[in-house]
Amino acid sequence: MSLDLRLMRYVIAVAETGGFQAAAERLHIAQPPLSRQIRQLEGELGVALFERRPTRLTGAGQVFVDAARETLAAAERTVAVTRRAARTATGTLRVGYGPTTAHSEMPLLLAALAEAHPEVTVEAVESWDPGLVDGLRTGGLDAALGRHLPTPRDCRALTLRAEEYVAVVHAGHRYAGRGAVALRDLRGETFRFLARDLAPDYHDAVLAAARSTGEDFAVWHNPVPGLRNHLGVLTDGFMLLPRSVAEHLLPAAARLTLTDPLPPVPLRLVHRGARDAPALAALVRTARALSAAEGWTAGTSPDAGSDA
Amino acid sequence: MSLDLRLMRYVIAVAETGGFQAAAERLHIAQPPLSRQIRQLEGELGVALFERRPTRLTGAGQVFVDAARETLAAAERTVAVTRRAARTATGTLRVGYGPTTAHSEMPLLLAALAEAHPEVTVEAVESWDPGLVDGLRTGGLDAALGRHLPTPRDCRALTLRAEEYVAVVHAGHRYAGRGAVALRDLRGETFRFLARDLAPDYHDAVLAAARSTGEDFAVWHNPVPGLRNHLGVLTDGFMLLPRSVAEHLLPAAARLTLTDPLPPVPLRLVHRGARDAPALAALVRTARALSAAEGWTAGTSPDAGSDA
DNA sequence: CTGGGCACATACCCTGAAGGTATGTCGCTG
DNA sequence: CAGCGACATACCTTCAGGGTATGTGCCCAG
Repeated sequence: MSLDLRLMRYVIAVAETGGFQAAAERLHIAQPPLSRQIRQLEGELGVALFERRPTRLTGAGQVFVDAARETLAAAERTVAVTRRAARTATGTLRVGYGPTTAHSEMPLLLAALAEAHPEVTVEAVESWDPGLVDGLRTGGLDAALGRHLPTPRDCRALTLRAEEYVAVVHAGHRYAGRGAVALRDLRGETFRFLARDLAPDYHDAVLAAARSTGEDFAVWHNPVPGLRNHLGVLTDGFMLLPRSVAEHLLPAAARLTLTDPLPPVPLRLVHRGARDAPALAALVRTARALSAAEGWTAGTSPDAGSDA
Repeated sequence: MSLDLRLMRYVIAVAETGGFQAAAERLHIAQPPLSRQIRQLEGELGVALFERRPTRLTGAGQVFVDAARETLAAAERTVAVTRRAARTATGTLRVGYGPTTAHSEMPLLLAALAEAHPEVTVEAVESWDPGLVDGLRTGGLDAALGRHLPTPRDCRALTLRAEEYVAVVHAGHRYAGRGAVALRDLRGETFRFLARDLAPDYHDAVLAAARSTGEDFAVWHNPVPGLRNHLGVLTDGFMLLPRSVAEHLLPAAARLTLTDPLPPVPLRLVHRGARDAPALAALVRTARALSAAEGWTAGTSPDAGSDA
């Protein structure tokens, strides 16, 4: 049996693009070899994966595609965990971080780690939340820093900070002079938000918090990626941001303290088990110390799944 | 990245055989290409998987091997579930069965199915329990018939029969004339049993049943595979077998009813969910009817995980 | 109904990666 | 320290996978 990862990618490409021609382009090969490979595979399996003219997945083809996706994921995991195993043996860490921490908490954490453990080398990787979660799951990352970052299976989490939301409006907004508002005052205004898929858990948590006051909002999701691009769009309407993010990244805008009692935004360090990984253990210890030194949390309860 | 299933198999072979030479033989290739391939892979990964002279897995190599095994399993699953999907669309079933059912229950079941549902085609596969379980898990089998057969995830089970054990001894044995014994009467005699890995659940269940009487036995595990080979070895000592198995397969030996109250041996039909698979549903219905008609069970409770 | 274009199939060629053979070198052992 | 076993190196060979040219069936416009 010569079933191969390459063939799986081919079938998936055809299924996703809906045609052999388009798939061949995506795969950077010509169409005839692609057709031939898939025909050959169908022959070996004794199963038709596609109907042709027009191109459509058969039932068995759908089953194949699902299973093949899992196989490819397992293959990626294989290289990721192997690289990670090699890294941790040499005291190198890969740490991911969300864009909102890039100019504040993440550099502080790296500086504190360099001071306390100069022997640890860190490779820092910026990514939106799904990328961070994926890295943690597959082993591409040893740890990740993010707000409302979920904790994948086999990982542990440590809350470094818990802060309040502020409403942020343009300096020319009618409320800009006020120091505080209630969410109900913002009724009817456009709630400007990141695209959900950049940070689904954060998105849902903020929206749930806002709606817990009983108000509902017309949410405008920014179709343009990039955090700075998003923050630059605040000419009308409002945003809800953790206070430190607003201070760091939107200093010119007006910050309005919320009178509504919203649950705070957790900043979490999510990391893989630190067994046999002294570098990772050092990072976690440093993060905990930093959190206490900065007074970010009331020195209280780490979350479920934390390392006690 | 050109990481490939073939390379994973290579690494696993070297890890398992403990050397490049031996691995090359097992893979039916020469040693130099194997060494080169693995060297190349290590280069692409940037990680040493083996120490050479002598050959030993590194830590990262061990991690790679584990992940690669999962990947290969996923790949096998891919072809198995695809084939199964194609089959079930055409009304063909693959049914596995254990050697002890080959001359009794399995043919009865197939005959009953052919009578009730001539449109269903069945491909029957004989295998020991781990093979049956694997087939069910990966999709290679739609159903399997066996004694003390465990129920893999996503499968359902139906108990067709529950029968008592008998002690079986050679016709010349000092107890051969007796109709019944207690297990304690057999103390000191060799308990002859199949190798555990042919049917781990069955093995453990029988042993647990025997030991539940308080007696312990010196268990002799047959190193030779094959059920007939095993049964032929009964010149001294004793075996514990389900009564029907003893009657069918060791008619010349003496069967001794046990006076100890042992839990009965279940004969189960384990099968995948029958959603969208009328042929499989037909098999299950036929099996249930057969079980009732033969009076194998008291018409009572199917097990947990059964289809009600 | 018909002609044209799009998309997949067929035919044939070509390149490179994987495998083979011959031989070198390291390291263990007696 | 000599000999052998096991992995590395060098070089050759083969064929699977990819490319180009072209055929063919299906759909749609007019």
